[in-house]
Amino acid sequence: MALRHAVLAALVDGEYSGYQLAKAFDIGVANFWHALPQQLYAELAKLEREGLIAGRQVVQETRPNKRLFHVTDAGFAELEAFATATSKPSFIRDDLLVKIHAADRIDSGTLIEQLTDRASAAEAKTALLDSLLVKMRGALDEDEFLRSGTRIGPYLTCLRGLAFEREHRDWCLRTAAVLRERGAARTEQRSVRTEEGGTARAES
Amino acid sequence: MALRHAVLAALVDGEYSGYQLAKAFDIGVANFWHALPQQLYAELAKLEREGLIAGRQVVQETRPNKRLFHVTDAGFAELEAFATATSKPSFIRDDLLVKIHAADRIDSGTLIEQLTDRASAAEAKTALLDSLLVKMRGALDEDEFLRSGTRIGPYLTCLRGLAFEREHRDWCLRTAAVLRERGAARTEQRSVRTEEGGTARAES
DNA sequence: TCTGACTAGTCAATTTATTGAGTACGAGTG
DNA sequence: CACTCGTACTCAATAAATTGACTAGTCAGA
Repeated sequence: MALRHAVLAALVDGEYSGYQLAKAFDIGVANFWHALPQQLYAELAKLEREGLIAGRQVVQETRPNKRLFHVTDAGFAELEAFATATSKPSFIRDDLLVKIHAADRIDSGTLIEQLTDRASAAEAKTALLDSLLVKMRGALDEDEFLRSGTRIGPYLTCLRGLAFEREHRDWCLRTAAVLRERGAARTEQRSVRTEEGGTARAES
Repeated sequence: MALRHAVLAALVDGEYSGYQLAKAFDIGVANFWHALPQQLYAELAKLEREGLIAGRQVVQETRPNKRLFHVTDAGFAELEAFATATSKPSFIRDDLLVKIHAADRIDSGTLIEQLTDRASAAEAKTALLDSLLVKMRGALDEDEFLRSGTRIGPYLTCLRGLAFEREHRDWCLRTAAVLRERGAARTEQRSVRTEEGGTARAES
């Protein structure tokens, strides 16, 4: 039972429908959890059955109706209990890192391309998170907001996400540069050897 | 099929038994993937059935025998194919971040304690990764190693892990400080009110 | 000599996550 | 007037991860 608490924590901010939650899990909540819409709808249904959240129907004219959910007292109690329990360590999972681990056996071109793509994705995400932070703190500057603002929870997790994205971008760029340089070095070496003529042979 | 490639990538380094792999998934490989021993044994069996890895029995006197696995040509081909396919975006999952997101509704004491614990765990991990990096690059300095070393894959992913742990530690410490300060501010305010017309005055 | 930790695994049950497809309606674009 | 996009969900099948228990021998320390 893990997604359960991420959903509860997300709903602390206010009321959300399943659809809106799914969006939040793509942006803000993505800083610490990831889930697909199907999972969220299923979890919301479960949480409601157990009385940890409650929903209300909102009738809309121009769009499909929706159900907005909020955390009940039982839900807050559950969150408190969860907060007291020991956290299991965070973990990363990243296909690209898997590929880089095997970099010595994989074509550099592919890797460099993917690294630069990732770097720009991370860059875009930092911009998004930056604007999100500005919106959350309003007129106050960061220190002031953290001292006296209300609802600093989402702000703090966004700060974590921002740092993560920045680091990720930097690492991608540096790694791409390393691979590029090594590629260039090998090409140069090869051309030197072929120029030396005869049965030129590049090392593997 | 995801763990599959993480295992293949880990076995690129050399031969490992299931047991040794499990250890690697706790340290180096943990920088980009996480899995429990049971999962690894199951995945190794599957990979062997499919001919992507091959194992050989090693008889030991003083300990239980073990099976060491290595990647076959088919396995390397599979890795290449995987590297060419688009990576799904990385994601984080962290209970502690979930708790912090709901910080406004949760007792600060608990959170501060967990944040400081995490910070020291992260600190320990940075030390571990640092020594791992030194071991990998041997006599060379980092830039030199990345230019001319062999097997830079694991090195590069460790660099990512190191950056992650450092950031994590810094964020934990800062977040703990923020929560502590807010707690202090609230306590002060309360004591001013009870003392009635006291000396100090806490800001709004 | 008992205890607990380390090596090296296996088995089964359950919970979670992913993949893929489908419904329904309105608004805006070409 | 067809087409796609966005809102708001649902259902089912499969794959992957977690939990928990279990075997069995070695070695070091109390």
